[in-house]
Amino acid sequence: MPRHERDVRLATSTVIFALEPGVTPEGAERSASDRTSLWIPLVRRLREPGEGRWALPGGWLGAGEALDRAAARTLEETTGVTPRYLEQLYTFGDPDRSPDERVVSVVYWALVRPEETTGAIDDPNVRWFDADDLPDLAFDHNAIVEYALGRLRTKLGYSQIAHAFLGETFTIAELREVYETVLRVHLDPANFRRTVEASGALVETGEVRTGTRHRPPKLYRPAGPTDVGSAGPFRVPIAPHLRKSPS
Amino acid sequence: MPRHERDVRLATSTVIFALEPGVTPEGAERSASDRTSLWIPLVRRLREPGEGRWALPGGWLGAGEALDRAAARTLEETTGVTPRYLEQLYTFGDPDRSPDERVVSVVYWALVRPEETTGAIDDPNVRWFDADDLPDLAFDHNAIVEYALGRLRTKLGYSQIAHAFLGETFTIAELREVYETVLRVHLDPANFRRTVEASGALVETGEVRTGTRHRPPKLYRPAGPTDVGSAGPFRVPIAPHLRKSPS
DNA sequence: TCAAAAGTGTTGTACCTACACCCATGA
DNA sequence: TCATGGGTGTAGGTACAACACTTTTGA
Repeated sequence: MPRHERDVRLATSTVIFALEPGVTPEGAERSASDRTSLWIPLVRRLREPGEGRWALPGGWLGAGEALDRAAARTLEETTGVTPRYLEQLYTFGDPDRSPDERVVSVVYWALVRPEETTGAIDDPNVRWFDADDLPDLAFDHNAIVEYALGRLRTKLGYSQIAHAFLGETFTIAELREVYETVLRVHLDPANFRRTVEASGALVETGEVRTGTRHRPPKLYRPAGPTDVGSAGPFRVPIAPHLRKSPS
Repeated sequence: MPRHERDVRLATSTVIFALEPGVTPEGAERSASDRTSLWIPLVRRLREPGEGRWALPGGWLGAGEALDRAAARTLEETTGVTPRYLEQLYTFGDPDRSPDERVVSVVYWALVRPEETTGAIDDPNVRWFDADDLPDLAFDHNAIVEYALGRLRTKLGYSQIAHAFLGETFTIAELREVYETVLRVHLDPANFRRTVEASGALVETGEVRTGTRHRPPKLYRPAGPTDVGSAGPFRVPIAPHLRKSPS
Protein backbone atom coordinates (compact mmCIF):
# COMPACT_ATOMS: atom_id res chain seq x y z
CA MET A 1 0.00 0.00 0.00
CA PRO A 2 1.58 3.29 -1.06
CA ARG A 3 1.93 6.03 1.47
CA HIS A 4 -0.76 8.62 1.39
CA GLU A 5 -0.38 11.48 -1.01
CA ARG A 6 -0.18 14.67 0.95
CA ASP A 7 1.64 16.81 -1.54
CA VAL A 8 -1.08 16.77 -4.15
CA ARG A 9 -2.36 20.14 -5.32
CA LEU A 10 -5.90 20.61 -6.53
CA ALA A 11 -6.67 22.84 -9.47
CA THR A 12 -9.71 23.56 -11.59
CA SER A 13 -9.72 24.22 -15.32
CA THR A 14 -12.58 25.03 -17.64
CA VAL A 15 -13.29 24.37 -21.29
CA ILE A 16 -15.44 27.26 -22.49
CA PHE A 17 -17.48 26.97 -25.64
CA ALA A 18 -18.95 29.92 -27.51
CA LEU A 19 -20.50 30.26 -30.92
CA GLU A 20 -18.93 32.86 -33.12
CA PRO A 21 -20.68 33.99 -36.25
CA GLY A 22 -18.87 33.24 -39.45
CA VAL A 23 -15.74 35.28 -38.91
CA THR A 24 -12.18 34.20 -38.98
CA PRO A 25 -10.18 35.52 -36.04
CA GLU A 26 -8.01 38.61 -36.15
CA GLY A 27 -10.81 40.41 -37.92
CA ALA A 28 -10.34 38.83 -41.31
CA GLU A 29 -13.02 39.61 -43.87
CA ARG A 30 -16.15 37.52 -44.01
CA SER A 31 -16.87 35.46 -47.04
CA ALA A 32 -20.11 33.83 -48.09
CA SER A 33 -18.74 30.42 -47.15
CA ASP A 34 -18.06 31.49 -43.58
CA ARG A 35 -20.14 29.51 -41.19
CA THR A 36 -20.79 29.92 -37.54
CA SER A 37 -18.29 27.88 -35.60
CA LEU A 38 -17.32 26.77 -32.12
CA TRP A 39 -14.68 28.78 -30.32
CA ILE A 40 -12.87 28.31 -27.05
CA PRO A 41 -10.66 30.81 -25.20
CA LEU A 42 -7.19 29.77 -24.09
CA VAL A 43 -4.59 31.53 -21.99
CA ARG A 44 -0.87 31.57 -22.63
CA ARG A 45 1.22 30.07 -19.88
CA LEU A 46 3.60 32.64 -18.45
CA ARG A 47 5.79 30.25 -16.45
CA GLU A 48 7.05 26.72 -16.48
CA PRO A 49 5.93 24.08 -16.95
CA GLY A 50 4.69 24.65 -20.45
CA GLU A 51 5.74 28.28 -20.61
CA GLY A 52 4.56 29.91 -23.82
CA ARG A 53 2.06 27.16 -24.64
CA TRP A 54 -1.67 27.77 -24.72
CA ALA A 55 -3.67 26.19 -21.94
CA LEU A 56 -7.15 26.00 -20.50
CA PRO A 57 -8.00 28.82 -18.13
CA GLY A 58 -7.94 27.73 -14.51
CA GLY A 59 -6.21 28.02 -11.19
CA TRP A 60 -5.76 26.60 -7.73
CA LEU A 61 -8.60 25.64 -5.47
CA GLY A 62 -9.13 28.21 -2.73
CA ALA A 63 -9.33 27.35 0.96
CA GLY A 64 -12.92 26.54 1.87
CA GLU A 65 -13.99 27.10 -1.70
CA ALA A 66 -16.45 24.79 -3.47
CA LEU A 67 -15.18 23.23 -6.67
CA ASP A 68 -17.66 24.93 -8.99
CA ARG A 69 -17.00 28.28 -7.31
CA ALA A 70 -13.30 27.82 -7.92
CA ALA A 71 -13.95 27.06 -11.57
CA ALA A 72 -16.12 30.15 -12.02
CA ARG A 73 -13.66 32.36 -10.15
CA THR A 74 -10.50 31.29 -11.93
CA LEU A 75 -12.32 31.56 -15.20
CA GLU A 76 -13.38 35.10 -14.52
CA GLU A 77 -9.92 36.09 -13.30
CA THR A 78 -8.09 34.76 -16.31
CA THR A 79 -10.48 35.49 -19.16
CA GLY A 80 -13.20 37.82 -17.88
CA VAL A 81 -15.85 35.39 -19.03
CA THR A 82 -18.79 34.52 -16.78
CA PRO A 83 -20.65 31.57 -18.22
CA ARG A 84 -24.35 30.94 -17.81
CA TYR A 85 -23.82 27.19 -17.94
CA LEU A 86 -21.09 25.47 -15.96
CA GLU A 87 -20.85 21.76 -15.28
CA GLN A 88 -18.22 19.40 -14.02
CA LEU A 89 -16.62 17.38 -16.80
CA TYR A 90 -14.03 15.01 -15.41
CA THR A 91 -11.15 14.87 -13.00
CA PHE A 92 -7.71 14.27 -14.45
CA GLY A 93 -5.08 13.04 -12.08
CA ASP A 94 -2.43 10.93 -13.74
CA PRO A 95 0.75 11.17 -11.66
CA ASP A 96 2.87 12.46 -14.51
CA ARG A 97 0.56 14.96 -16.15
CA SER A 98 2.52 17.82 -14.66
CA PRO A 99 6.29 17.41 -14.44
CA ASP A 100 7.26 18.86 -11.07
CA GLU A 101 4.49 18.31 -8.60
CA ARG A 102 1.42 16.14 -8.41
CA VAL A 103 -1.55 18.11 -9.71
CA VAL A 104 -5.09 16.82 -9.84
CA SER A 105 -7.38 18.96 -11.99
CA VAL A 106 -11.12 19.00 -11.68
CA VAL A 107 -12.16 20.13 -15.13
CA TYR A 108 -15.41 21.94 -15.86
CA TRP A 109 -17.00 22.86 -19.12
CA ALA A 110 -19.02 25.97 -19.81
CA LEU A 111 -21.22 27.54 -22.44
CA VAL A 112 -21.47 31.27 -22.97
CA ARG A 113 -23.67 33.52 -25.02
CA PRO A 114 -22.16 35.94 -27.50
CA GLU A 115 -22.89 38.96 -25.30
CA GLU A 116 -21.11 37.35 -22.39
CA THR A 117 -17.86 37.16 -24.28
CA THR A 118 -17.76 40.90 -24.92
CA GLY A 119 -16.64 41.46 -21.35
CA ALA A 120 -13.71 39.22 -22.10
CA ILE A 121 -10.28 40.45 -21.19
CA ASP A 122 -8.41 42.05 -24.04
CA ASP A 123 -4.97 40.66 -23.54
CA PRO A 124 -2.50 39.15 -25.99
CA ASN A 125 -2.21 36.23 -23.59
CA VAL A 126 -5.88 35.36 -23.99
CA ARG A 127 -6.95 34.18 -27.41
CA TRP A 128 -9.96 32.46 -28.92
CA PHE A 129 -9.42 29.39 -31.06
CA ASP A 130 -11.56 27.28 -33.32
CA ALA A 131 -12.47 24.22 -31.26
CA ASP A 132 -11.70 21.89 -34.14
CA ASP A 133 -8.37 23.50 -34.95
CA LEU A 134 -6.31 23.90 -31.82
CA PRO A 135 -2.54 24.19 -31.48
CA ASP A 136 -0.50 21.92 -29.25
CA LEU A 137 -1.64 22.76 -25.76
CA ALA A 138 0.16 22.48 -22.45
CA PHE A 139 -0.15 19.35 -20.32
CA ASP A 140 -2.93 16.99 -21.40
CA HIS A 141 -5.22 19.83 -22.38
CA ASN A 142 -5.72 18.71 -25.98
CA ALA A 143 -7.22 15.47 -24.73
CA ILE A 144 -9.37 17.36 -22.26
CA VAL A 145 -10.83 19.59 -24.95
CA GLU A 146 -11.49 16.57 -27.10
CA TYR A 147 -13.36 14.93 -24.27
CA ALA A 148 -15.36 18.08 -23.59
CA LEU A 149 -16.30 18.36 -27.25
CA GLY A 150 -17.65 14.86 -27.19
CA ARG A 151 -19.67 15.57 -24.08
CA LEU A 152 -21.05 18.76 -25.57
CA ARG A 153 -22.15 17.00 -28.73
CA THR A 154 -23.68 14.13 -26.80
CA LYS A 155 -25.51 16.27 -24.31
CA LEU A 156 -26.92 18.50 -27.01
CA GLY A 157 -28.90 15.49 -28.13
CA TYR A 158 -30.85 14.92 -24.97
CA SER A 159 -30.90 18.20 -23.09
CA GLN A 160 -31.68 21.86 -23.47
CA ILE A 161 -28.15 23.15 -23.22
CA ALA A 162 -28.35 24.60 -26.71
CA HIS A 163 -30.27 27.48 -25.17
CA ALA A 164 -27.20 28.48 -23.20
CA PHE A 165 -25.56 29.58 -26.43
CA LEU A 166 -28.39 31.97 -27.22
CA GLY A 167 -29.92 35.10 -25.75
CA GLU A 168 -33.14 35.53 -23.81
CA THR A 169 -35.21 35.09 -26.93
CA PHE A 170 -34.29 33.55 -30.23
CA THR A 171 -35.74 32.21 -33.44
CA ILE A 172 -36.02 28.55 -34.26
CA ALA A 173 -33.54 29.07 -37.07
CA GLU A 174 -31.02 30.38 -34.56
CA LEU A 175 -31.57 27.35 -32.36
CA ARG A 176 -31.16 25.13 -35.36
CA GLU A 177 -27.91 26.85 -36.20
CA VAL A 178 -26.57 25.92 -32.77
CA TYR A 179 -27.23 22.27 -33.46
CA GLU A 180 -25.84 22.45 -36.96
CA THR A 181 -22.67 24.16 -35.83
CA VAL A 182 -21.94 21.99 -32.85
CA LEU A 183 -22.91 18.69 -34.42
CA ARG A 184 -21.56 19.62 -37.84
CA VAL A 185 -24.65 18.39 -39.61
CA HIS A 186 -27.33 19.85 -41.81
CA LEU A 187 -30.84 19.74 -40.40
CA ASP A 188 -34.07 20.02 -42.35
CA PRO A 189 -35.61 23.34 -41.24
CA ALA A 190 -39.18 22.09 -41.54
CA ASN A 191 -38.65 18.95 -39.52
CA PHE A 192 -36.50 20.67 -36.93
CA ARG A 193 -39.20 23.26 -36.37
CA ARG A 194 -41.88 20.66 -35.88
CA THR A 195 -39.81 18.56 -33.52
CA VAL A 196 -38.88 21.49 -31.34
CA GLU A 197 -42.39 22.92 -31.30
CA ALA A 198 -43.91 19.57 -30.40
CA SER A 199 -41.44 19.15 -27.54
CA GLY A 200 -42.91 21.97 -25.51
CA ALA A 201 -39.43 23.21 -24.73
CA LEU A 202 -40.14 26.63 -26.24
CA VAL A 203 -42.92 29.16 -25.87
CA GLU A 204 -43.74 31.92 -28.31
CA THR A 205 -43.10 35.43 -27.13
CA GLY A 206 -45.54 36.96 -29.58
CA GLU A 207 -42.73 39.08 -30.99
CA VAL A 208 -40.92 38.65 -34.25
CA ARG A 209 -37.42 39.54 -35.31
CA THR A 210 -37.48 42.32 -37.88
CA GLY A 211 -34.76 43.74 -40.05
CA THR A 212 -34.25 40.60 -42.06
CA ARG A 213 -34.74 40.63 -45.77
CA HIS A 214 -37.42 37.99 -45.60
CA ARG A 215 -40.50 37.03 -43.65
CA PRO A 216 -39.93 37.99 -40.01
CA PRO A 217 -39.44 34.90 -37.85
CA LYS A 218 -41.19 34.42 -34.53
CA LEU A 219 -39.20 34.82 -31.35
CA TYR A 220 -39.29 32.10 -28.69
CA ARG A 221 -38.17 31.80 -25.12
CA PRO A 222 -37.23 28.59 -23.29
CA ALA A 223 -40.19 27.08 -21.45
CA GLY A 224 -39.94 26.53 -17.74
CA PRO A 225 -37.55 28.17 -15.29
CA THR A 226 -34.19 28.78 -16.83
CA ASP A 227 -33.02 25.32 -15.94
CA VAL A 228 -30.72 24.97 -18.83
CA GLY A 229 -28.91 21.68 -18.60
CA SER A 230 -31.95 19.85 -17.35
CA ALA A 231 -33.50 17.05 -19.29
CA GLY A 232 -34.95 17.90 -22.64
CA PRO A 233 -37.91 16.02 -23.98
CA PHE A 234 -37.08 16.03 -27.65
CA ARG A 235 -34.64 14.11 -29.76
CA VAL A 236 -32.66 16.17 -32.18
CA PRO A 237 -33.83 15.42 -35.69
CA ILE A 238 -30.50 14.56 -37.21
CA ALA A 239 -29.77 12.38 -40.16
CA PRO A 240 -30.28 8.70 -39.30
CA HIS A 241 -26.81 7.62 -40.29
CA LEU A 242 -25.40 10.05 -37.75
CA ARG A 243 -27.67 8.99 -34.91
CA LYS A 244 -25.13 6.60 -33.48
CA SER A 245 -24.73 6.14 -29.79
CA PRO A 246 -22.23 8.12 -27.77
CA SER A 247 -19.54 6.54 -25.69
CA MET B 1 -8.98 35.80 -4.04
CA PRO B 2 -8.83 33.18 -1.32
CA ARG B 3 -5.51 31.75 -0.36
CA HIS B 4 -4.66 28.49 -2.01
CA GLU B 5 -5.89 25.33 -0.41
CA ARG B 6 -2.90 23.25 0.59
CA ASP B 7 -4.47 21.18 3.30
CA VAL B 8 -6.91 19.37 1.06
CA ARG B 9 -6.81 15.59 1.12
CA LEU B 10 -7.74 13.52 -1.87
CA ALA B 11 -9.71 10.32 -1.51
CA THR B 12 -11.42 7.89 -3.85
CA SER B 13 -14.66 6.06 -3.20
CA THR B 14 -16.52 3.56 -5.33
CA VAL B 15 -20.16 2.66 -5.78
CA ILE B 16 -20.23 -1.02 -6.67
CA PHE B 17 -23.28 -2.56 -8.28
CA ALA B 18 -23.96 -6.26 -8.45
CA LEU B 19 -27.00 -8.27 -9.38
CA GLU B 20 -28.16 -10.70 -6.77
CA PRO B 21 -30.65 -13.38 -7.65
CA GLY B 22 -33.94 -13.16 -5.85
CA VAL B 23 -32.76 -13.73 -2.31
CA THR B 24 -33.22 -11.58 0.68
CA PRO B 25 -30.01 -11.04 2.63
CA GLU B 26 -28.99 -13.06 5.66
CA GLY B 27 -29.96 -16.21 3.83
CA ALA B 28 -33.71 -15.82 4.17
CA GLU B 29 -35.75 -18.33 2.21
CA ARG B 30 -36.66 -17.64 -1.40
CA SER B 31 -40.23 -17.05 -2.36
CA ALA B 32 -41.79 -17.06 -5.78
CA SER B 33 -42.14 -13.29 -5.69
CA ASP B 34 -38.41 -12.79 -5.17
CA ARG B 35 -36.87 -10.97 -8.04
CA THR B 36 -33.30 -10.31 -8.97
CA SER B 37 -32.25 -6.98 -7.54
CA LEU B 38 -29.39 -4.51 -7.42
CA TRP B 39 -27.00 -4.73 -4.50
CA ILE B 40 -24.27 -2.47 -3.18
CA PRO B 41 -21.54 -3.33 -0.68
CA LEU B 42 -20.91 -0.82 2.07
CA VAL B 43 -18.35 -0.72 4.86
CA ARG B 44 -18.95 0.36 8.42
CA ARG B 45 -16.94 3.33 9.54
CA LEU B 46 -14.71 2.42 12.46
CA ARG B 47 -13.74 5.94 13.47
CA GLU B 48 -15.02 9.47 13.46
CA PRO B 49 -16.39 11.22 11.58
CA GLY B 50 -19.45 9.11 11.02
CA GLU B 51 -18.32 6.24 13.25
CA GLY B 52 -20.73 3.32 13.08
CA ARG B 53 -22.46 4.56 9.93
CA TRP B 54 -22.27 2.69 6.67
CA ALA B 55 -20.21 4.29 3.92
CA LEU B 56 -18.91 3.69 0.44
CA PRO B 57 -15.67 1.73 0.28
CA GLY B 58 -12.68 3.93 -0.45
CA GLY B 59 -9.49 5.40 0.86
CA TRP B 60 -6.76 7.94 0.40
CA LEU B 61 -4.96 8.53 -2.84
CA GLY B 62 -1.50 7.02 -2.80
CA ALA B 63 1.65 8.94 -3.72
CA GLY B 64 2.25 8.68 -7.44
CA GLU B 65 -0.88 6.61 -7.85
CA ALA B 66 -3.34 7.16 -10.69
CA LEU B 67 -6.89 7.90 -9.66
CA ASP B 68 -8.42 4.77 -11.12
CA ARG B 69 -5.70 2.63 -9.60
CA ALA B 70 -6.45 4.14 -6.22
CA ALA B 71 -10.12 3.36 -6.64
CA ALA B 72 -9.42 -0.25 -7.58
CA ARG B 73 -6.91 -0.70 -4.78
CA THR B 74 -8.98 0.76 -1.97
CA LEU B 75 -11.94 -1.22 -3.19
CA GLU B 76 -10.03 -4.45 -3.06
CA GLU B 77 -8.57 -3.67 0.35
CA THR B 78 -11.87 -2.87 1.98
CA THR B 79 -14.25 -5.30 0.34
CA GLY B 80 -12.21 -7.87 -1.58
CA VAL B 81 -14.13 -7.09 -4.75
CA THR B 82 -12.30 -6.64 -8.05
CA PRO B 83 -14.70 -5.20 -10.60
CA ARG B 84 -14.51 -5.82 -14.33
CA TYR B 85 -15.97 -2.42 -15.07
CA LEU B 86 -14.75 0.74 -13.33
CA GLU B 87 -15.43 4.27 -14.42
CA GLN B 88 -15.10 7.69 -12.90
CA LEU B 89 -18.41 9.10 -11.76
CA TYR B 90 -18.00 12.55 -10.29
CA THR B 91 -15.81 14.50 -7.93
CA PHE B 92 -17.39 15.76 -4.74
CA GLY B 93 -15.61 18.58 -2.98
CA ASP B 94 -17.95 20.78 -1.00
CA PRO B 95 -15.95 22.40 1.79
CA ASP B 96 -18.17 21.07 4.56
CA ARG B 97 -18.82 17.53 3.42
CA SER B 98 -16.44 16.23 6.04
CA PRO B 99 -16.38 18.02 9.39
CA ASP B 100 -12.73 18.23 10.37
CA GLU B 101 -10.58 18.51 7.32
CA ARG B 102 -11.15 19.39 3.70
CA VAL B 103 -11.64 16.18 1.73
CA VAL B 104 -12.20 16.01 -2.00
CA SER B 105 -13.42 12.60 -3.17
CA VAL B 106 -13.09 11.34 -6.69
CA VAL B 107 -15.91 8.83 -6.87
CA TYR B 108 -15.92 5.85 -9.21
CA TRP B 109 -18.64 3.38 -10.01
CA ALA B 110 -18.17 -0.27 -10.77
CA LEU B 111 -20.04 -3.30 -11.98
CA VAL B 112 -19.23 -6.82 -10.91
CA ARG B 113 -20.34 -10.25 -11.95
CA PRO B 114 -21.81 -12.66 -9.44
CA GLU B 115 -18.67 -14.81 -9.37
CA GLU B 116 -16.53 -11.79 -8.60
CA THR B 117 -18.38 -11.12 -5.39
CA THR B 118 -17.68 -14.56 -3.97
CA GLY B 119 -14.15 -13.45 -3.14
CA ALA B 120 -15.67 -10.69 -1.08
CA ILE B 121 -14.40 -10.22 2.42
CA ASP B 122 -16.49 -11.93 5.06
CA ASP B 123 -16.54 -9.32 7.77
CA PRO B 124 -19.38 -7.97 9.86
CA ASN B 125 -18.20 -4.52 8.86
CA VAL B 126 -18.84 -5.19 5.18
CA ARG B 127 -22.44 -5.69 4.19
CA TRP B 128 -24.46 -5.76 0.99
CA PHE B 129 -27.56 -3.61 0.71
CA ASP B 130 -30.40 -3.30 -1.74
CA ALA B 131 -29.57 -0.28 -3.87
CA ASP B 132 -33.08 1.07 -3.56
CA ASP B 133 -33.29 0.58 0.19
CA LEU B 134 -30.24 2.02 1.86
CA PRO B 135 -29.85 3.22 5.44
CA ASP B 136 -28.59 6.68 6.31
CA LEU B 137 -25.01 6.71 5.12
CA ALA B 138 -22.05 8.71 6.31
CA PHE B 139 -21.18 12.05 4.71
CA ASP B 140 -22.99 12.76 1.44
CA HIS B 141 -22.86 9.13 0.39
CA ASN B 142 -26.62 8.73 -0.02
CA ALA B 143 -26.61 11.43 -2.67
CA ILE B 144 -23.61 9.86 -4.34
CA VAL B 145 -25.30 6.47 -4.63
CA GLU B 146 -28.41 8.17 -6.00
CA TYR B 147 -26.32 9.87 -8.64
CA ALA B 148 -24.54 6.64 -9.53
CA LEU B 149 -27.85 4.83 -9.87
CA GLY B 150 -29.04 7.42 -12.32
CA ARG B 151 -25.87 7.13 -14.33
CA LEU B 152 -26.11 3.35 -14.39
CA ARG B 153 -29.69 3.43 -15.62
CA THR B 154 -28.92 6.03 -18.23
CA LYS B 155 -25.81 4.36 -19.52
CA LEU B 156 -27.51 1.01 -19.78
CA GLY B 157 -29.64 2.55 -22.50
CA TYR B 158 -26.88 3.42 -24.91
CA SER B 159 -23.95 1.18 -24.09
CA GLN B 160 -22.99 -2.41 -23.54
CA ILE B 161 -22.32 -2.21 -19.84
CA ALA B 162 -25.06 -4.72 -19.13
CA HIS B 163 -22.57 -7.41 -20.17
CA ALA B 164 -20.41 -6.51 -17.17
CA PHE B 165 -23.03 -7.98 -14.89
CA LEU B 166 -22.90 -11.34 -16.65
CA GLY B 167 -20.42 -14.12 -17.22
CA GLU B 168 -18.44 -15.00 -20.33
CA THR B 169 -21.51 -16.38 -22.05
CA PHE B 170 -25.14 -15.83 -21.29
CA THR B 171 -28.60 -16.23 -22.71
CA ILE B 172 -30.68 -13.43 -24.08
CA ALA B 173 -33.13 -13.94 -21.25
CA GLU B 174 -30.33 -13.35 -18.76
CA LEU B 175 -29.34 -10.18 -20.54
CA ARG B 176 -32.95 -9.07 -20.51
CA GLU B 177 -33.13 -9.71 -16.81
CA VAL B 178 -30.26 -7.28 -16.28
CA TYR B 179 -32.21 -4.57 -18.03
CA GLU B 180 -35.41 -5.39 -16.24
CA THR B 181 -33.77 -5.39 -12.85
CA VAL B 182 -31.76 -2.23 -13.25
CA LEU B 183 -34.41 -0.23 -15.06
CA ARG B 184 -37.28 -1.71 -13.08
CA VAL B 185 -39.37 -2.33 -16.16
CA HIS B 186 -40.87 -5.30 -17.91
CA LEU B 187 -39.58 -5.97 -21.39
CA ASP B 188 -41.26 -7.99 -24.09
CA PRO B 189 -39.04 -11.05 -24.60
CA ALA B 190 -39.76 -11.29 -28.31
CA ASN B 191 -38.99 -7.67 -29.08
CA PHE B 192 -35.97 -7.59 -26.82
CA ARG B 193 -34.54 -10.60 -28.57
CA ARG B 194 -34.98 -9.09 -32.01
CA THR B 195 -33.52 -5.76 -31.04
CA VAL B 196 -30.45 -7.27 -29.44
CA GLU B 197 -29.89 -9.75 -32.26
CA ALA B 198 -30.20 -7.06 -34.91
CA SER B 199 -27.69 -4.87 -33.10
CA GLY B 200 -24.80 -7.17 -33.78
CA ALA B 201 -23.65 -6.78 -30.18
CA LEU B 202 -23.83 -10.50 -29.56
CA VAL B 203 -22.57 -13.58 -31.37
CA GLU B 204 -23.87 -17.09 -30.92
CA THR B 205 -21.51 -19.53 -29.28
CA GLY B 206 -23.23 -22.55 -30.77
CA GLU B 207 -23.83 -23.89 -27.29
CA VAL B 208 -27.04 -23.95 -25.35
CA ARG B 209 -27.73 -23.87 -21.66
CA THR B 210 -29.16 -27.20 -20.51
CA GLY B 211 -30.71 -28.20 -17.26
CA THR B 212 -33.67 -25.93 -17.52
CA ARG B 213 -37.13 -27.37 -17.50
CA HIS B 214 -37.91 -25.92 -20.90
CA ARG B 215 -36.45 -25.51 -24.34
CA PRO B 216 -32.70 -24.94 -23.94
CA PRO B 217 -31.77 -21.35 -24.77
CA LYS B 218 -28.79 -20.46 -26.97
CA LEU B 219 -25.71 -19.04 -25.35
CA TYR B 220 -24.19 -15.83 -26.65
CA ARG B 221 -20.97 -13.97 -26.12
CA PRO B 222 -20.40 -10.22 -26.54
CA ALA B 223 -19.21 -9.32 -30.02
CA GLY B 224 -15.92 -7.53 -30.45
CA PRO B 225 -13.07 -7.31 -27.97
CA THR B 226 -14.38 -7.13 -24.43
CA ASP B 227 -14.84 -3.39 -24.68
CA VAL B 228 -17.63 -3.24 -22.20
CA GLY B 229 -18.58 0.34 -21.62
CA SER B 230 -18.03 1.31 -25.22
CA ALA B 231 -20.84 2.55 -27.37
CA GLY B 232 -23.64 0.15 -28.07
CA PRO B 233 -25.54 0.31 -31.31
CA PHE B 234 -28.96 -0.63 -30.06
CA ARG B 235 -31.60 1.18 -28.14
CA VAL B 236 -33.14 -0.74 -25.31
CA PRO B 237 -36.71 -1.61 -26.17
CA ILE B 238 -38.41 -0.17 -23.14
CA ALA B 239 -41.94 1.03 -22.80
CA PRO B 240 -42.45 4.35 -24.59
CA HIS B 241 -43.71 6.16 -21.54
CA LEU B 242 -40.42 5.39 -19.83
CA ARG B 243 -38.21 6.46 -22.66
CA LYS B 244 -37.76 9.94 -21.26
CA SER B 245 -34.47 11.74 -21.51
CA PRO B 246 -31.87 11.60 -18.76
CA SER B 247 -30.52 14.66 -17.04
C1' DT C 1 -48.67 -34.96 -22.48
C1' DC C 2 -48.16 -30.93 -19.92
C1' DA C 3 -45.87 -26.79 -18.30
C1' DA C 4 -42.79 -23.37 -19.29
C1' DA C 5 -39.83 -20.58 -21.49
C1' DA C 6 -37.40 -20.18 -26.18
C1' DG C 7 -38.00 -18.41 -30.36
C1' DT C 8 -40.81 -16.75 -34.89
C1' DG C 9 -44.56 -14.30 -37.45
C1' DT C 10 -47.49 -10.54 -38.19
C1' DT C 11 -50.03 -6.36 -37.86
C1' DG C 12 -51.10 -1.69 -36.60
C1' DT C 13 -49.31 2.67 -35.20
C1' DA C 14 -46.41 6.39 -34.39
C1' DC C 15 -42.87 8.87 -35.80
C1' DC C 16 -39.77 10.75 -38.97
C1' DT C 17 -37.58 11.93 -43.51
C1' DA C 18 -37.85 14.06 -47.71
C1' DC C 19 -39.60 17.36 -50.45
C1' DA C 20 -43.26 20.27 -52.48
C1' DC C 21 -45.40 24.34 -51.66
C1' DC C 22 -47.23 28.83 -49.72
C1' DC C 23 -46.17 33.27 -46.85
C1' DA C 24 -44.28 37.75 -45.66
C1' DT C 25 -40.95 40.77 -45.74
C1' DG C 26 -36.79 44.01 -47.69
C1' DA C 27 -34.82 45.65 -51.53
C1' DT D 1 -41.54 41.83 -58.55
C1' DC D 2 -38.04 39.07 -57.08
C1' DA D 3 -35.07 36.80 -53.82
C1' DT D 4 -34.87 34.83 -49.39
C1' DG D 5 -35.66 32.39 -45.58
C1' DG D 6 -40.01 31.50 -42.54
C1' DG D 7 -43.43 28.35 -42.08
C1' DT D 8 -47.10 24.42 -43.54
C1' DG D 9 -48.70 20.14 -45.87
C1' DT D 10 -48.18 15.54 -47.02
C1' DA D 11 -46.78 10.98 -48.77
C1' DG D 12 -43.68 7.05 -48.08
C1' DG D 13 -40.90 4.43 -45.09
C1' DT D 14 -38.94 2.56 -40.93
C1' DA D 15 -39.12 1.06 -36.39
C1' DC D 16 -41.26 -0.77 -32.83
C1' DA D 17 -45.03 -2.36 -29.44
C1' DA D 18 -48.32 -5.82 -28.97
C1' DC D 19 -49.61 -10.31 -29.13
C1' DA D 20 -50.62 -14.73 -31.46
C1' DC D 21 -48.35 -18.70 -32.44
C1' DT D 22 -44.86 -22.59 -32.92
C1' DT D 23 -40.80 -25.16 -30.87
C1' DT D 24 -38.18 -27.86 -27.64
C1' DT D 25 -36.95 -29.40 -23.61
C1' DG D 26 -37.67 -31.62 -18.38
C1' DA D 27 -40.72 -33.74 -15.57
